[in-house]
Amino acid sequence: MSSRTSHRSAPAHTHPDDVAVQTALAALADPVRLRLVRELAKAEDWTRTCGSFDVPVGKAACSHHFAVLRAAGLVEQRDEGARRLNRLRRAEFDARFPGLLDLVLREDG
Amino acid sequence: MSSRTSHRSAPAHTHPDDVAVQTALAALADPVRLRLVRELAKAEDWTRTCGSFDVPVGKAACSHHFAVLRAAGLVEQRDEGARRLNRLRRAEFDARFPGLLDLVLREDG
DNA sequence: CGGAGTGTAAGATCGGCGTCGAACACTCGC
DNA sequence: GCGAGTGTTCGACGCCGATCTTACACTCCG
Repeated sequence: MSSRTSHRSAPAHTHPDDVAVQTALAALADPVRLRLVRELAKAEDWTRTCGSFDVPVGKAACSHHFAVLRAAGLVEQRDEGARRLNRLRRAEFDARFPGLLDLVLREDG
Repeated sequence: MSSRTSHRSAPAHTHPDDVAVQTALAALADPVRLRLVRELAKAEDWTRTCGSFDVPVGKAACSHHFAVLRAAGLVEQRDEGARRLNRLRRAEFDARFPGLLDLVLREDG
């Protein structure tokens, strides 16, 4: 058999090119998601797991927020063993919405 | 007394500089408001009245949306006689959130 | 195998926002 | 002054989204 590590269904991703502006704006308009994106931006790619973020919500809500970010083309997720690693889609998202990511990241440092 | 045309209380404006990113994003994340902003962008300053927009909502809701846009520093309003004229705060808003307005206006032409 | 860790899914709740209808305020023109 | 036109305010309603709790699935490790 494929000796790959995961039998889990890979999460459904949406490419930024297929995302409407409204969706992108709505995704970033939430305080929790904004924190996730900003914190994710400071980290190396594929280093942060879903539960490693300092947000004032339970893990279920956090999982939900990552699903929204995924659907907005903002993050990419990859399964590695029991953990699900994340990566901010900087270049792709910026190509689709030039300046938007810079804008939300530059705010408040 | 002051012989000015209006006894009406001038609407309270918020300068883009005093607006949080979240507020700006949330303001633009609504479909109706997005239409208002886009349509307003195509028009000359101080030419469009609140009720002259082709949006699928009643005038009460429309008035509400303009209040939100005002609070987000996106539009400026001025009373002229019985009508309330609008203007998109292009330069000021773009100075505060570089590229954001261009982004939402470039979409869909 | 069995337990610990991690993430998702389902169901329920709750608050907020968008909407409407009606009432009110103001301006203009007759 | 009176009516028409324009816009805001208020109360109520409905819906969507954010959250929690619980239960389940999967992986790693002892």
